Amino acid sequence: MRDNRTDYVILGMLAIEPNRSGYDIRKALEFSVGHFWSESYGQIYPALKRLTTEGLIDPIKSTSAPKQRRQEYALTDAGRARLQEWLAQPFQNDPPRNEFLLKLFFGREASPSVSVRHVRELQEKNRRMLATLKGIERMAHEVHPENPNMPYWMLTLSLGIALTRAALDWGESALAQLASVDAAAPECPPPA
Amino acid sequence: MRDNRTDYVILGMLAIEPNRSGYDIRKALEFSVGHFWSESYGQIYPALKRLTTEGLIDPIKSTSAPKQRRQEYALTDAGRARLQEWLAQPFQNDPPRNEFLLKLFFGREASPSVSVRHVRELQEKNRRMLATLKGIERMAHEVHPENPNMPYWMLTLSLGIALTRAALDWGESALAQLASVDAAAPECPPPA
DNA sequence: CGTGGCATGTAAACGGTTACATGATTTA
DNA sequence: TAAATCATGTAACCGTTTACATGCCACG
Repeated sequence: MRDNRTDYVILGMLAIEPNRSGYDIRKALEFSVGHFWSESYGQIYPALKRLTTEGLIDPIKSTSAPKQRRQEYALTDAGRARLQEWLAQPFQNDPPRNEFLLKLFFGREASPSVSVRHVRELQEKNRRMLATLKGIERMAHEVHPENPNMPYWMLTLSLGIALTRAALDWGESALAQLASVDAAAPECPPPA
Repeated sequence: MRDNRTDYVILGMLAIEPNRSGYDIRKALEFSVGHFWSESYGQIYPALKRLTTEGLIDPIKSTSAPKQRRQEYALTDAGRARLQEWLAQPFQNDPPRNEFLLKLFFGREASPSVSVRHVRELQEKNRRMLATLKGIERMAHEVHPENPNMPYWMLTLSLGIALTRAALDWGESALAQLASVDAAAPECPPPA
């Protein structure tokens, strides 16, 4: 394991709450870091095997009623140490990939209405996003009142909210801009 | 070619300015959409071959002085049509991958100072980013005064600026938050 | 008893980066 | 002429998603 982030996400999730199965981890991921990270089962299950042979996690017999044949895991001391080591290292920026901006950048090649549609669609998505994030914020305090992770979780949430709000504001002015472009050169076809 | 975005980026760049080589395209990408999209040579050169056999671009003999052995390309009518078709389709959101937020989310597993360092580092990056984007904005009008693509390019820029500013604001308050976490539980070690 | 969700896993395909090889041209 | 940069390309590798296979368990 050099810099495989899947492995670290798993270690992190087991650090927060032990005795999770691969299935649990995937679900928990979706509802916690889902807005800025994702993993598929095809990554998680092989990673669990790998981490086990490296002694960073331990397969345990499920303490809670063994309702189903499912394998739960717990973090070992070595695993926790490894997680902390990774956390202390500088974060890396992943290569940006924003198809919305790409299409907007090439907007002149299509009719202005195409870009308008894309921006409207983005606004729609961001409105939903904002509602979701605010919902999570409201609930989180009720569900995990004393959880020591809360300050960190709230920080990730508040960044999401701030960015979404900024994007929504931008969207409003972008629609105005596009309207004036359209007025200046209505249905302007790209040159052949 | 089903939904390979590399191909469409190339078509788009050739639509904006024809007679570009693979090398040119890569360079142009870096300095235009570089903040929200990237492609490597390992993607571009095979794509140029593929697009040629599909008749979407044409290899041309360099009109300008053939200073070097280099292959330039031009968009065909079919290529332009394909680009427009793609532009009109709804954009897709790429799976989010933000290692900064991931580390912040697990921040409780490390000492508070680790998270503080990460946020400071982010602030630094965003300050540089903001300066860069504003620089581009200032220059763009001088360099391409009458370019019909400008409205679209400026929109992508202004979103970048808005998001960066929002992130910077968040960073300030995040540092304050982290300071109070640190005060409440200084050097709080994660439980063994 | 059948359906739907729980749960684990694997193989293939894909998109992408990295490293490497090669050689031409420009500049110092 | 040496070094830097221009320019094209390929092979290997990596991380990731997708599709598929399998079977258990709970519920109606």
